[in-house]
Amino acid sequence: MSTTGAAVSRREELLGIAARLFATQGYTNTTVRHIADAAGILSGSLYHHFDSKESMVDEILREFQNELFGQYEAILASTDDARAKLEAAVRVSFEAIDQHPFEVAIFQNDADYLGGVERFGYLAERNQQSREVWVTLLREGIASGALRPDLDVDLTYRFIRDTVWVAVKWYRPGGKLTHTAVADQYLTILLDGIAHA
Amino acid sequence: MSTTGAAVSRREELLGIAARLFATQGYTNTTVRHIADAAGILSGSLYHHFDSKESMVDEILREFQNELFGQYEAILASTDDARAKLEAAVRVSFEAIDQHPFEVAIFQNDADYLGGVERFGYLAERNQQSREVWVTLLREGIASGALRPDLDVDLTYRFIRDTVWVAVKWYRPGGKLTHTAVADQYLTILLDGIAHA
DNA sequence: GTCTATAGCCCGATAGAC
DNA sequence: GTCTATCGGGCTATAGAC
Repeated sequence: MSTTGAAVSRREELLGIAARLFATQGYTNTTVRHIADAAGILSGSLYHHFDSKESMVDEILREFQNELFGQYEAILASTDDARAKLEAAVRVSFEAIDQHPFEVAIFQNDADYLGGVERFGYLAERNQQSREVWVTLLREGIASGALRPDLDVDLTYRFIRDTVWVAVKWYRPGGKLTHTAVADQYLTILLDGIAHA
Repeated sequence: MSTTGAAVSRREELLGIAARLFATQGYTNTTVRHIADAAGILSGSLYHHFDSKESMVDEILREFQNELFGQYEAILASTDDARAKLEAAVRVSFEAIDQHPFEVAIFQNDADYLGGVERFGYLAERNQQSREVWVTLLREGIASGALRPDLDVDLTYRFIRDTVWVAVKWYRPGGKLTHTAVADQYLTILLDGIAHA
């Protein structure tokens, strides 16, 4: 099986193993020996594929964030009405939890720690970008009359952000509850609260 | 100044320093040397006051949880109507974030890890107890007609739990926003969503 | 691409002096 | 109650054989 075959490359396979361990045990709690053990090799052999443990989590987070923010930008640029855009952003987020649960969990649990390391400065930028996406959607919603005019935009932004992403702690891909069903239920609670009466 | 004087005991002082570091840097990322440095002593000296690092976090979490669940039980036992009880539980939770932000943060960030250690088995019990508190309040609310009858109780429980506790990530005691103001705003969003129309 | 072997450092915890 | 000194071990990362 060549490296360009149907199977993912060894590099990606190792990144997948690392992502699972980082997500379930935390970045600092996961040692390179844990990763190597799970891959069936010795820890030193990992350094044939990656510079460092930091490089591994860097690659994992960067790819995921690029994909996610591409989706947010597409929603912002669409011609849907304000409420549809807000709903779409919520649905895209739950979809991300479904399809990339490890990456979301790592970001939720370890972004604070990693943000203190220089090479991960982009995490703070992404955080700010995320705030702009949601605040823009909320302001559009208020301006269009779809959302209550007395909303505290900043508090509501944090409410939505936290509510959506924290679901990664209990949502299990492939379980009885689909990510679209979760999004439906969350939107019902959320919008009957913030939608104009 | 004796150990029974107005000032807190050295033991409590050290626990406070440890709680702050555990909360802001994570339990495993915080070393006994960090704690000792912050206290102005050497790491070995900590073991005059505590058996181990585990004992420190154990004492921190146990005290806090005993206090918090005492408050929940009082609310459950009260004669207020269902909606008032639900509101009271939310307010008590935000008050806990205000008055014990480190303890809440440690529980939120490190309970999963600590739960795997035998002596912290009570954390899982508290988790189950918390679920029972909220589910009871939600069922009472539905039965009394205060809440929408079509609510998914389990999903709504997770929604409330996550929404309330995750605020510890951004709420700052002593800041412009008081914990009662945050509770007001959260209850407005939450109840206009789940209260019967 | 993996293994053998190890460097250099930090970890939690201990024993005994003061 | 704190310090001095240290043990045994786990950590990330490296060098070179195969």
